[in-house]
Amino acid sequence: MDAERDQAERDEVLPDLFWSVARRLRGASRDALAPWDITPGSLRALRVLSHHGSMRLSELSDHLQIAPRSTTEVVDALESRGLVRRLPDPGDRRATLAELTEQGASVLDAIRAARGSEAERVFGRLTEADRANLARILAKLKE
Amino acid sequence: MDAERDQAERDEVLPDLFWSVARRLRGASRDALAPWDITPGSLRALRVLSHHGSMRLSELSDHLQIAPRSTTEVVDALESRGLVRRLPDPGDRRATLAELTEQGASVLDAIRAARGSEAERVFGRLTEADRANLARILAKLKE
DNA sequence: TGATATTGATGAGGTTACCTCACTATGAGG
DNA sequence: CCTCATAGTGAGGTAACCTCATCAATATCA
Repeated sequence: MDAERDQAERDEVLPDLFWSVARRLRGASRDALAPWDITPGSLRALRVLSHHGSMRLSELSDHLQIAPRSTTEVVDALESRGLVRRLPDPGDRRATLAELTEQGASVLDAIRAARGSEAERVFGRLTEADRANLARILAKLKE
Repeated sequence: MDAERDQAERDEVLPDLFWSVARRLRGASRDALAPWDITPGSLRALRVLSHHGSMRLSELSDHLQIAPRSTTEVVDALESRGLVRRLPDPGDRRATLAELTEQGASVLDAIRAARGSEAERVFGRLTEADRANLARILAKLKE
């Protein structure tokens, strides 16, 4: 019965722990990104574009798991900073492609190279084994 | 050298995974809490009050790790729903205590009892061992 | 024992990162 | 060609935070 109560308590505590770490992670990432004036969400978009190449905004929405309208805003922000450009989709005149600019690619590289960054600062305190473990468990949670 | 690249990649991917799970967790918790019309943040406040007893708003801020001004809003929301009441601090007339009402306590119990809830739905897919592991790792990250 | 600084809560107003809904232009299928 | 679906975006909204200014009450110490 104690084991049952312990499990119930851990279930209650897990989300708390998770959010606590999320808060810290958000802070770390904001700090790391500050010099480039880029938000975490925009960075995610840059990385998707870098990894998968140019794509329609709708496709980018799917990758970022946000509403299409919100993707418009993310791309607006990146375009105004010259990190991404919009191109007409040659195959469908309704659609717009988002493409990383040269500047976008080099800013992304710079961010990646900055090793005092997000992942380093927050996840760096874990052992290699724990990092692998965490990645595995999170992947399961993500389904 | 491949191991090095693998690690760099995992470091890049970990935050992504983390946010992906955070998004899912936020959704699950919103759904689970909807019947009670309570936000995740408010629930956290209820739990702090239940666990530690009545306290000043400033003290509650510390527990929730949000600005004092934001705590005022959380308590406003809970008070308007009759789940918390404000009392003058007998020892310091500047201060206000937040106290769980009977209704607040019973709503909290109801939420806790709802086993199709947040933790269950999201973390339930993990094995017991993985849950313990995750809790341990998150605790480390929290520092 | 005042004068001064500090503290607890809150009003006013801002920000961020999302959202939905309605609209336009374009494309696809009967 | 007529209808319906789809891609992007304008308009406007929301949740959960924030800072700064203010006011009352308390603490400090010359």
